[in-house]
Amino acid sequence: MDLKTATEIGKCLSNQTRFQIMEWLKEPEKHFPPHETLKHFNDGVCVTYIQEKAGLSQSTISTYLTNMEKCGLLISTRHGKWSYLKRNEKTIKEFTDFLT
Amino acid sequence: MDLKTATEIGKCLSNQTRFQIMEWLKEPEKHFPPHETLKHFNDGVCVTYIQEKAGLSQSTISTYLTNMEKCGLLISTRHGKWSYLKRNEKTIKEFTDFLT
DNA sequence: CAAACATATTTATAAATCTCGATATATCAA
DNA sequence: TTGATATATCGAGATTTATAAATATGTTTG
Repeated sequence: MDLKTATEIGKCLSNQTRFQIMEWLKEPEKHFPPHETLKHFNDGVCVTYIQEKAGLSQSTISTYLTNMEKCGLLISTRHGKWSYLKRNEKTIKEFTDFLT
Repeated sequence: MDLKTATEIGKCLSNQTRFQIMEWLKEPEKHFPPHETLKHFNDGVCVTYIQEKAGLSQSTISTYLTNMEKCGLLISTRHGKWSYLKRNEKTIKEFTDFLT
């Protein structure tokens, strides 16, 4: 992990809503309803569910999630019209290793 | 570790200079000269040395370090007119545990 | 194809942060 | 006590971020 990536991750973690999303996604089944089409959480949770739980606008959450993916905190997978987000444990570990 | 503290730490880690300071303080003897009075690094490094290495103004670095101490990333110890800063490994671990 | 739905991007304004110089405070040394 | 040194705090202008409404893009379904 290089310094620039690490600080980009720091930016994502500098806001309670974004940090909370990282926490929610540790246990998606505990914090989100099952999706209408995909009956599992293998690829995480769709944008709308995260947006509703966070209580911020669609555009704000979309921007958050895009940035969180760009710096490697999240992995995004498309299934039809839905984007699913899950934690990227590999990058998270690289980040904590770098800090430690 | 609560969410608020975690995001305060995130803010400190959202800037390359501040993150770099955390890295430098992993191995003070490798990145800083020995101090004129204290011949060891048990309490870390004085503000001036950090400021000179970072290349930002004294007031900026002082503010950085104060905030980094407030959120628990650093421990500050006074010896006479000098303040020494070192990493607070306990809080760092609580933070990485919280994220993981 | 057209309508409906999910997500992404653009644009704009308010709020927060960055960074510094100036100044204040604290401590040591003569 | 005075002057020098180290650090902290204040005030301000420049830059960045937060957040949303509007709009665009992509996908499914009738």
